[in-house]
Amino acid sequence: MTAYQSPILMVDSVIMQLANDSLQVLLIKRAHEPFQGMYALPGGYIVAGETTLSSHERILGSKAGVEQQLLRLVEQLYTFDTVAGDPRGHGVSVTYMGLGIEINPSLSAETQQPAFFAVNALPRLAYDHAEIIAYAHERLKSKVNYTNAIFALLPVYFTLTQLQTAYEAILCRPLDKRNFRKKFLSLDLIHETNEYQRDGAHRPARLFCFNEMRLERSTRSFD
Amino acid sequence: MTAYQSPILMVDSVIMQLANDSLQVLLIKRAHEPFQGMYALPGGYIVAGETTLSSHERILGSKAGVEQQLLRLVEQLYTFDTVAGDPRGHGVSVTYMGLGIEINPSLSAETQQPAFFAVNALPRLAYDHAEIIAYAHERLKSKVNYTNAIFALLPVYFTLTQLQTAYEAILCRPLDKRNFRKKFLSLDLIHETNEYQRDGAHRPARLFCFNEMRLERSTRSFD
DNA sequence: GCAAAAGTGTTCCAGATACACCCATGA
DNA sequence: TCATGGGTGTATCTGGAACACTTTTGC
Repeated sequence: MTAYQSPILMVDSVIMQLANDSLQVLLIKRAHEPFQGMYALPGGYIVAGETTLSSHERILGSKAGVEQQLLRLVEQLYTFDTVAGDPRGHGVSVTYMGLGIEINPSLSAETQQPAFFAVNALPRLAYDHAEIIAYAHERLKSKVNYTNAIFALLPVYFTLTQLQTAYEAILCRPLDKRNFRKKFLSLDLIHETNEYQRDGAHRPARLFCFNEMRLERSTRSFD
Repeated sequence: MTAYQSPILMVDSVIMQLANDSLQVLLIKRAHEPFQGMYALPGGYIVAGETTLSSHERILGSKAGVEQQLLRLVEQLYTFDTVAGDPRGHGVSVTYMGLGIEINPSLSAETQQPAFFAVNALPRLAYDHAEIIAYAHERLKSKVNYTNAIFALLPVYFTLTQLQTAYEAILCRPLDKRNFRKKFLSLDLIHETNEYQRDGAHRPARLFCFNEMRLERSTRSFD
């Protein structure tokens, strides 16, 4: 079945987590031409026998030292044609978004200097990767509005302030505290625990917990 | 750059239009094994030098005799891995959805008996094509709620009843006439004309027209 | 007692829903 | 005049937006 010569098939990964009250994305520094020394999304070629998803897992491990189990939600984004602007020539890139917490990319010799950057303060990027990140950010913005997707970016037990801060980091705008709590609690996506978080000279905050740690749609939309 | 052996890259097209108050999808009858004689989405292999979109256009023309200019909205859907259930072995299929009106697939010797089927009454399909159609239908259902996408399924001049019938066909549920009109008119996606449609022993219906014949988001969501 | 974050309710407005009759035409 | 689909308005309800003070703790 190799009578057909296909375009080159690649996968690129948009790995995001929250840190310092902002949404961050994992980038690597390219070791080779083209775009040597520039930042880019971790990505690579899909080889025979791999699914796009398993390829994403393998490449993420080898290029950025990120273990799959740290990703709590993985979703395919879009498939980009890379004719224009890609010096390697014609190709097709399947992109995945992965969300998690405390992702610490390893800095071994194998990997390519992986590090997280705030999505609102990205360096200049190779290829059309700035577009891909913008697309992922839009997808996430819309997804947190009608699903519980944000569970993937928060610890298992979290305060309502942490939850609100997470929404604000993703949506890039401030939210009203009272309305946020009233509305989110009415969605039946989380339940309270009897645990409290004590951290400083102020009233302790009650800890909450998601009902499901898998993606589910909420009845009403959030925003 | 052929040091890497990629999975086979394919494109499959979900072409839809309205007919007989129902949403229909274009299928072909497979001429060859595997699944010879079964119905399937028109699709084929992407060859070197093609983008996924240009491949979709070429294949649609050759397998189903559908000219591109009849498609008023084309959108990439999702990229499916076809390891399981595909006797040809491992592959990746990029799927596109195309919407139009009065698409008359040609029945020349080149094409593979293309014909439209109501999405609610599909024959048994080859591969995982039933899933792909269900995915496209869901995408369309959600898209008509927050965009003017339905323009692609209606004539340039249309009555509000036609518009409502189109929504009902896509959403698979009845809508209240007064509320539908009030709400849709408030979205500022269409404007009235001074033309009327006369067709039978009843009051003529005013014709309306979309403001834009390109995809645009509406401020509020429809449903 | 004071600084710091947690927690809490009401008012107002816009949009959603439910619902039934008159209008214009062709036969 | 009658059959057929076109066209219209109101009352009610629910959810969204705006907005400020009290509570609990550590120091």
